[in-house]
Amino acid sequence: MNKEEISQIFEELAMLAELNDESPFKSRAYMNAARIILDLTDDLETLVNENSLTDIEGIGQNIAAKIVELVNTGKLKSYDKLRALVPDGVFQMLKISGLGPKKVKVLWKKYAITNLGDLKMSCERHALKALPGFGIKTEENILAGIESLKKFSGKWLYIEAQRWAEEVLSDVAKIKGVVRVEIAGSIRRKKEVVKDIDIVAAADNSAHIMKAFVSLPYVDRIVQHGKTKSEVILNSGIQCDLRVVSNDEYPFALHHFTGSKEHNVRMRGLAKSKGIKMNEYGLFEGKSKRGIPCKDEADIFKAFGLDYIEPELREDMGEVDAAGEGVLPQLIEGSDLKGILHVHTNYTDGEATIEEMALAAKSRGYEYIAICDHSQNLTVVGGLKPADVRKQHKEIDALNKRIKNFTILKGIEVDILADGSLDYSDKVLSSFDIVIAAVHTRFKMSEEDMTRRIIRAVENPHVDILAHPTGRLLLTREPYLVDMKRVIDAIGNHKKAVEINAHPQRLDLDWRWMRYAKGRGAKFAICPDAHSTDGIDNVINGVNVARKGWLEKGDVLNCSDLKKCPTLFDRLHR
DNA sequence: GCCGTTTTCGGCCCGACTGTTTTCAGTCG
Repeated sequence: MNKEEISQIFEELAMLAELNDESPFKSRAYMNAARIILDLTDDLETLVNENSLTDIEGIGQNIAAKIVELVNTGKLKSYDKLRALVPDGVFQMLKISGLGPKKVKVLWKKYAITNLGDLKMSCERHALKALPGFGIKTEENILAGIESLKKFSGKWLYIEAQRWAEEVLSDVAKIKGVVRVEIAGSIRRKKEVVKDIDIVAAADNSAHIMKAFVSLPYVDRIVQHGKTKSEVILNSGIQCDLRVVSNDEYPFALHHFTGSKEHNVRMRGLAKSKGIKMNEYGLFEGKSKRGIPCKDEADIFKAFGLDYIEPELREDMGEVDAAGEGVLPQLIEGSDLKGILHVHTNYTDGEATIEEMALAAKSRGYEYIAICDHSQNLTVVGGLKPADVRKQHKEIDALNKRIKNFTILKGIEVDILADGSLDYSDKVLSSFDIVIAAVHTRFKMSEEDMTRRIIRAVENPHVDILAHPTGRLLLTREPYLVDMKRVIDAIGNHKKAVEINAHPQRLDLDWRWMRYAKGRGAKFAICPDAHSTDGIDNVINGVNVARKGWLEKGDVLNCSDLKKCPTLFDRLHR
């Protein structure tokens, strides 16, 4: 049983606790455990064998025992017993916006509604309005909630959400009276997948700003329209919240609505331990109504003796402690990238020529580019045969003579075959400046087979970088089964690099693994996997997640200057 | 269910909006 499955069980245990009217704190503890398990870099089996589960903050005796049972037997008797009493449809009902455990329980127990179909019909017949706590509006909201549940998964790629957020931001900024306004929430934290858009604004008179906001032309539906907080659904289907506070309150509100929730809880806990109450309006000492003045977020952190914590780091993954000890990383920035690695050309499935890709990179201020087309195994895109490789290398040699102050590297994205061998002979492989190895076929192997396959490729002396290590496509395709920990250990042991594939749908290696990988001595390569000149700009997505992974420019290969370090990739082979 | 320099009980972050209610529970972030 893998982490995702075990995490899912704790999520359901949390919902079951709510449905069963247990202490809300119990449910919260389960939810917390679900998140911890998902973010864990250590192998669960190892932790079980070492008997060290309870060393993890948030995992006590009880939850540890449940994890042990799940890992050892693949089952959890207490969960199975509770779960059997609740129909699947009840869990689906909990996903409807506006319906929580209390109302769902009434629907289920008092009205025997156990699926979305029955719920929809009951709302249409106005059968629910007689129930205590329900009314016509509730029925309408449930119907709208069922529709959006069906229409949208409720999750969005960062770049899509970010684009819409920028549009709303610029329109809100134009509303008269708005002093400051920023995108907050998970978009500001640069999460790879987000649920909604959060915007925070500073203004004196919030009422007319709210009116202007809910009247924006691309607002499809108003969910909430209050004096200081409103929530709408945009035409695109994404939810967008606006919060308006006074200019003095703005830094606190921005921090609060940037989250994450877990980071906020941590900060509030710290505040409380110092006798300070912290909310979205300020910091208040004791019972004082007058807050500690802060002109920006940095002042808030300073008030607790903390260094400024970048939004990307606010995931409660040790950033508050690190800020207190002054050991936060100097996060990588887009301008730190000196070269572009991993682009495709019209030799395979790219749109542009080698020259067009090179000039596009040069015009963006980069010093080098590594052309990494597909190898022969990938016939669907016309992978390069050895003769094509020779032809491409000749063309690169000629271009390098012609294009000044720029270097084109001879690279390849070589397929890792099913047995872990590579798609070319040693002779062909040694003709490249840089070799990126990737899995593109046979995704459905067992975890053990896939892990061995990839590790064998990592151990191959020709390989510099392991591409998109899990093969995931966000919101589309699950990652293939692979033991990331063992793969990363192999990369570190062999002084290789792992790709941070910056295609917005990949963002693979996942940022949650980066600190572990760094600790194991792995290097990173932020690669656009560009199939056109515009695709080069994807690198920024990779920088975003690298920042979430606490990476500094020294961790990333293509932050190196090719002139200062002509054998940029040779050092990998030491 | 978790946690502990207040250590085996009694806390656990805090506030806005809605709908149904007639002062507040439920939901959400």
